[in-house]
Parts: sequence; structure tokens; C-alpha cells
Amino acid sequence: MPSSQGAQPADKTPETRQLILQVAQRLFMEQGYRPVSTRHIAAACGITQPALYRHFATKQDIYVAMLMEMLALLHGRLEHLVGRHESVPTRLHLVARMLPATWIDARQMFHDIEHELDEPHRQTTANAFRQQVIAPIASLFAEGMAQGLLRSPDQGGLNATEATFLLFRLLDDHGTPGSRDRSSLQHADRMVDILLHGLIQQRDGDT
Amino acid sequence: MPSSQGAQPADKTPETRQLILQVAQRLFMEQGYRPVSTRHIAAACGITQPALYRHFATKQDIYVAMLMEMLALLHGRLEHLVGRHESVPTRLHLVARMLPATWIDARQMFHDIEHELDEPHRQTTANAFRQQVIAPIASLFAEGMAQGLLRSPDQGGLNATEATFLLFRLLDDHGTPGSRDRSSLQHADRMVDILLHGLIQQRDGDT
DNA sequence: CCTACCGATCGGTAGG
DNA sequence: CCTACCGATCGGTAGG
Repeated sequence: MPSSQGAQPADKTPETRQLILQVAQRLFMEQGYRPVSTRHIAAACGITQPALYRHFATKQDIYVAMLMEMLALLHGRLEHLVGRHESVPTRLHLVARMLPATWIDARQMFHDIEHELDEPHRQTTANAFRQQVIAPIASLFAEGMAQGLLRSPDQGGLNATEATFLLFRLLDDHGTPGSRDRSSLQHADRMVDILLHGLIQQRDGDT
Repeated sequence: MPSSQGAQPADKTPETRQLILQVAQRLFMEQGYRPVSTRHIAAACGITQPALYRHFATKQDIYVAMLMEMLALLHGRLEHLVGRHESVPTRLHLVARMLPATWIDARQMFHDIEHELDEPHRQTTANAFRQQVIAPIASLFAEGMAQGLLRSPDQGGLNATEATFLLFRLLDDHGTPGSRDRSSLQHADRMVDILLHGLIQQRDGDT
């Protein structure tokens, strides 16, 4: 009996892990955490469900590992945009235009992190999100405040981190009617414009 | 055999239905749709789970009935505030201050409506929400545009419905750090102020 | 990497 | 309004 070490046609493959993460990303981003069962992921990978557990200890670990890859990708793009030699508003527009393409559905993701992960996994993802995504964007807002361009908290504005979370809420247009035919680039530009200038009519012409 | 009509100590009670809705509202608003099982609701009401089905055909029906009561309450308060003789910005502040108290967690509710209800129930709730909540607030934005106070879509602004959804997204501060010690009234005022004037520094002093 | 299976939980029904 | 129970699905494990 000691001939069964587990060496089928494709066992312990190191690339299967990447396939799982790829498939999991697509499914989790489309449907959220709960509705995507470990059996769904396995089937989409062409393996059985228990085989998943040779690469990840729990379903939560699959989700977190996938999220980490997404955050790393996003971080690279953010650093690139934030470091450009452009005005703060211009760079805010660039960031806002890039985010929805990489991000897909931030609202769903926040919901899953809050409600489906246990405390350790929640801590891990929250920290990574803060460092890789929030921090770069917040530095942009901070720069605008240092220049006197943006209102600081004591001038009726927000601190840099609050402003960043607000930007995320603005960009999230799921459930808004008419969001289908509007291009996401137009929407991003519009939201940044309103965030900067507000809805009140500017008086540079007449009324 | 026609002696079993079902008449235990407390059967078919008409007030049990109200108790169920009351309990369901508390649980659903605290935890969301999925985690609150029909057994939880029944236990909190002091009855068994199958007894629920004497008052509601499905779990979704409980949720929708509860939502309808909340929307009706909210509608009354909105009509009252919107009809006041105050400026549009003042009434927007009043509405923004009232919403979080009645609403609790709009993000969770939207998520549940989208992901946990089937198409008929989703339609029902979406229509009620649009008519009882969105419409009154949108009329306020429309009034502001008619006065030339707020930017219309062709002036870089939003139409009244889009502006209303945006207001909801602004008021939703779940997950924002520091949202614990900030009073919800302060937060509401701040968000309306930013929605109206933006984050750009106004030049009415120097700089 | 597989087959087989566990314990738990769910919404809902049968039958009285 | 109750007891008892159904069929389905879930995450995860045993054992090879």
C-alpha cells in the first residue's frame, strides 16, 4: 500500500494555483463571495472541489490571495499616475479614470470583506488595501491641500483619507439608472469635477 | 374530521404579523438578509419557524413587507421636509440630516435587494423606493436647477435623479475610518456642503 | 489529484 | 400554532 504517494497525471502542479486564482478572481468579481461556492471554482478549473484544498486551506484564503494580487496590480498603476508631473486635479482625473477598469465593483468587495471574512482575514485585507490603494491617492489629496488648492478639514473640507474614501463612493455607480449607456470615462470625469467644484452654479458668466 | 380548523391558545393572531415585521426589521437592518434565517426571526418572536409561514408565504415576502413599512415612514418625513418654505440648500441639509436616522444602512439594503431577491420582488421594491424616496428628493434638486442655482446636466451637473443617488452615496459612510466619533448630523452637513461647493478652495479671502 | 462522505444550515412542506 | 421532516447546498475532511 505504500505505493500511493499521490502522483496522478497532474498532481501538486504549481501552475494550478495560478489557474485557481485567475478563475476565482473572475467569479468572485462577477458574483461576490457567498454565491461562488468552492465547487463552482473547482468545476471552472476542471478539477474536483477537494483538490482546491491542496493549494489553499480555506475558501477565505483563496479570496484573500486573489485580492492581494489585484491590490498589487492596482498599486503599481496608482504609483505611476500619482508620480506624474501634472497638476493635482489632472492626476485625480487620471486616477478616477483608471480605477473602475481595474476595480469592477468596489461596493461588492467592501461588503464581502466586512461580512464574509473572519477577523484575521479582514485585518489582512484592510491593511493591504489601506497601504496599496488608499495611501497613494490620499497623498494626492494631501498635496492639493498643502498647495492651498483644496479645503483642509478646518476649512470645511476633509482630511486626505476621508477624501479618498469619498472619491471611491462617488465612482461607485452601481444601481444608478442610466449607468449602462454612460461611458465609465465620462462618469469618472464628471464625478471628479463635482467633487472639486460642487453642484452650485459657478458665477463666471451671468445667471 | 372537519373539527381541525386550527385554533390553539394563540392562533391566526392578527398582531403576530406586526410582531414579525417589527422583529424582522431590527434583525434585517442589523445583519442583512442572508444571515438572518427564518429560524432566527421565529425564535426572536417566540414562535416556531413553520409558524412564520402562516403569515408570509416566503422569507422574501417578510423582507419586502418590512421594507414597504420603512419606505412609507420615510416618505412621510420626506414630504414634510421638502414642502417647507426654505431655500433648496437648507432643505437639502434637512433631508440629509434626517435620512441616516431612518435609513441605518442603505448600502446593505441595496446589496440585499440586488442579490437576494428574485425579479418580481426586486421590481416591487425598486418601484416603491423610486416613488417614495427618490422622487421627493429629486424634485428638490429639480427645483434648484429651475432656479438656476444648481448646474443642470448640460452645465456639467447631473439630472435630478442622478443627483439624488449621488447624495445617497455621499451619506453612506460605512467603512470610513473615524466614522464612529463623528456625529451623523455633522457628517450629513459636511457632505451636503461638499456636494454643493466642492473641495476646491473658494477665493473669497486671499490666496 | 480522486471518491466518498461528514455535520451543519437553509427555506419550505406535511399533517395534524 | 406545533412536531417532524424533506431536499438542497455548503465548507471541509478521510483515506487512498
